[in-house]
Amino acid sequence: MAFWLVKTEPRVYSIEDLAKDKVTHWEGVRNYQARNYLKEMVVGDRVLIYHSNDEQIGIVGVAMVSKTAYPDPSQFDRSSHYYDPKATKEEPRWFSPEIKFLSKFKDVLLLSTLKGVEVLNKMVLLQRGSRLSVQPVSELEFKQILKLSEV
DNA sequence: GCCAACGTTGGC
DNA sequence: GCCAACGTTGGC
Repeated sequence: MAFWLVKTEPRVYSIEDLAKDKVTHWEGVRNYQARNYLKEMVVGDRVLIYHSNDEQIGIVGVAMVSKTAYPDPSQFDRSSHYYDPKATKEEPRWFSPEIKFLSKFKDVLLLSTLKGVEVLNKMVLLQRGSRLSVQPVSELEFKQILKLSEV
């Protein structure tokens, strides 16, 4: 089983939305490196949900990959904000998996808290200038994050 | 293939 | 709102 972290702006789509929807198609990622990680996701992988651009920035809960990546339909949708004129049905550019809500942390595990945890200082999230919206997380990091969320 | 200009992300 | 750090685009 692999572990990941995905960023979302809660004003666009929050952990509360995911809890309500139970399952969602993780669409709209338009960065090649992030897309490649999305394609690597396997059913059962755990996914940390991260809220960016908000009053409380940090990790907010856990989801699970429930379906491997397939072409992101929004790339073909002219009315979508995520429409990509260069993508075709024959050669889609963007892929996304389906993820399922597992749990929401009692409190947001703040970015500022994560920064102070020695074990986590190799996290992609904490690397200088990292804007990657889909990132791999090590098992050790994942376990440490769950532990920190149980306070 | 280079690189300047431009657009986006995201913390502060 | 600012701005650093990227990523992408497109002319050459």
